[in-house]
Amino acid sequence: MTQGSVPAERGVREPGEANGVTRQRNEREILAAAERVFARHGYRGASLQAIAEQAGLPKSNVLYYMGSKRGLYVRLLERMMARWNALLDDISVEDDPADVLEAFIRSKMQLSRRHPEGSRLFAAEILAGAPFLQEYLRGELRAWVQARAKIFEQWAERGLMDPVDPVWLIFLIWSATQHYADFEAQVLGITGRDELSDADVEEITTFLTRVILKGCGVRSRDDGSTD
Amino acid sequence: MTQGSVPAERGVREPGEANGVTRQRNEREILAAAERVFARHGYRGASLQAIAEQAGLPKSNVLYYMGSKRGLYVRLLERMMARWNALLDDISVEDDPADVLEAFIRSKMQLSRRHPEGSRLFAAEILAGAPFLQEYLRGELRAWVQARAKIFEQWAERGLMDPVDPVWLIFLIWSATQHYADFEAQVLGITGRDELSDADVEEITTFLTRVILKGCGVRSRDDGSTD
DNA sequence: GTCTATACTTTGATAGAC
DNA sequence: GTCTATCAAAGTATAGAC
Repeated sequence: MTQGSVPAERGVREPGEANGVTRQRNEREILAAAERVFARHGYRGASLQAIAEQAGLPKSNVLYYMGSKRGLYVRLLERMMARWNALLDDISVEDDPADVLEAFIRSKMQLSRRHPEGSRLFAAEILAGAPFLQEYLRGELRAWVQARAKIFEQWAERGLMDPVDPVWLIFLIWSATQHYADFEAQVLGITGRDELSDADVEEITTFLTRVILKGCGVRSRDDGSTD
Repeated sequence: MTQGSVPAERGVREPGEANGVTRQRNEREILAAAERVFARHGYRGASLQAIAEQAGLPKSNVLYYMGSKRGLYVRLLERMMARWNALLDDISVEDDPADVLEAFIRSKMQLSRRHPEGSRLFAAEILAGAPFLQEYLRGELRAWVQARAKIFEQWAERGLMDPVDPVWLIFLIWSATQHYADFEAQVLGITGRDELSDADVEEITTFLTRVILKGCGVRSRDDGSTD
């Protein structure tokens, strides 16, 4: 009221009024709500109405903050790919196969555990034929898989594991770990649980690590050193 | 024209005109088109418009034949569950674990191979929180899993396989096999293929069988008898 | 900066012409 | 039996009040 006649330009924060903090909070709410809705119903099945309701905002606020439905969706996909890339650290032939594969399974499992909505969002995108992710799959991700595959093959040549097809092995690990996020409704229905506890997830991780490592002829450190 | 004045009632076939055969063909076309569209975009994301276009029929014909979008979707889900149930034959403790697990992996793989759209339809339903399949999951399917789990445990007690959690094992097999239908777009993008050949599928089946059986300490007949 | 009102398109579904 | 015309509701997006 006593600020004079200086017009508020965009970005200018007025004292006592909602400044950047409101925007940040609203954006966070919208992104979280949108991730849930897109994960459940896919790109086409999701409505801005449903997203706005879940975020506790009027419908047009979603568009005000995010520009368009398409832009919002792309932003969420990119956020998930960034999380994914964060754990795609490089490995070398000199590393221990048991260590690497266990870390691989564990980190992938934790990603699905921490971001189940993002995991399902990704799954829905792939189910739809990956219209927004074609490039990423055929480029970046393909190169990453080929690099790892090469190392698995070299391990096999050195007799550190069986000569299994490394690409099928990567797909096996991906599918087995994603399953608990993407098919959560099925897992809970069949096991009769309300949710998977941390202990459940730990148990599953151990199970998968043991079966897959043993199945590929990799002697895990635990088994090897405590015998 | 010379048939007299008898009005054509429903079900009555007039000579030379489209009789049941047209209906059958149209229904088949609609079901196939709908399976594709629902698989890609989920229940909400699918539009009757898109289904009609893929079936080569006007939009209202879809409703004429199928009654409602909901009814069409449920019918497709039930058809897929019927295919699924068809290969859920009973097993006994007396059976050979290697035989049973291999047949399990192989038949599940073939189901995904023969009905990829149905497999993705199912996946989309689960992603959406299984609104139409809750009952089936918590009832029929849960009972089936528990029965198999019991047998796996008895095999473990008899020393025929490692004492792994049988439910996690079933989920592992499901996820690993479903992956090639549900995540087809990812698999093709990463491998740089246009499609998976029969030979590819056979190779993957062999890979999964070897790794999972070995991983669970089941000695496969091949390995056992030819050593 | 935020929300209400509204423009315009597409949706599932129905009525009625042929 | 099949298709065109149409409905009310819901979709994305924008304009403008506050």
